[in-house]
Amino acid sequence: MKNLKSLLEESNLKITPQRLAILKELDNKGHASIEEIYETIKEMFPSISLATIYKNINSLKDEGIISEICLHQKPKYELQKEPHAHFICQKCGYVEDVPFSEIMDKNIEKKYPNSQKELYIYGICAKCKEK
Amino acid sequence: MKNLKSLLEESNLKITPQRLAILKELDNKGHASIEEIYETIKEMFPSISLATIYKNINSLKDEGIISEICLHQKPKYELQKEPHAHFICQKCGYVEDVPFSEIMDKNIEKKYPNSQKELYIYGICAKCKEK
DNA sequence: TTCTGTGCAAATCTTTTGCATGGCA
DNA sequence: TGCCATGCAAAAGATTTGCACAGAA
Repeated sequence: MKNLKSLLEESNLKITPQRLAILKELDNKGHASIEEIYETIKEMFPSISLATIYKNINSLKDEGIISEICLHQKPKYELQKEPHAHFICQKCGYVEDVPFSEIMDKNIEKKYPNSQKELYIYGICAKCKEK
Repeated sequence: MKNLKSLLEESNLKITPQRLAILKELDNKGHASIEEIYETIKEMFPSISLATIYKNINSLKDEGIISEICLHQKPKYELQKEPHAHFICQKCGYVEDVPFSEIMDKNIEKKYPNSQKELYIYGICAKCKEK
């Protein structure tokens, strides 16, 4: 498992159990919403507050430790990784990372140098197609 | 100018001054948020309600007359057009449509057939670069 | 010990809903 | 005339803020 603690050590944020729990949740699930993070962490930290989740998500975002994506207008969060696209299943909601190299035209970097790209692909995943 | 009225005539929605005003605003600006639409239309219809904007935006979206995009987590709306990408200037907020044909890898359709794509490119526009 | 983080409650948006009235077809 | 649309106010949701206390360094 990735060393989540070191992500905080290298930042301006202190290491707290709540922050580690958020990072662990994102590492496990890959992508999660505020509400999903809250519900999961509440099982281990029954006293945790929604406000704490919000504050930490914002701090972690500001430090560049996590990043925010927008799936059908709903914000979700993931650990910061190489730039990549997202495939979203319209039936089950499954989200998959897709490397930009596999799908992005090579010319786009010439046309829009130093730009930050977000690509969402909405379709039906393999599992749902079987059914 | 495009015949905005006919968009409503061909739908299940009745023609009202408020709806025409919303479509006209989107046709003028290209892209606008609920708040922007509200502020502009209020100048002509001081009695218009925010709730009316919300309700109509939802109806127009359901009818496929307009579509919703997500710019830095803020929802904006545009008249329904050919699928295209969006370039967003990070300095001035300017939004430009970019045809998919210019930038999307041709293989993406093979890999994800019948999928709906959303591509956002965040950068600095020509005008802001000059400064 | 100092200063940041947490948790609670309240405040602030944002969006939706219910209902009486108004207006399009 | 019969519905659908509008506008208002209230409700519901989502996110932020203030403050006192707790906990990391």
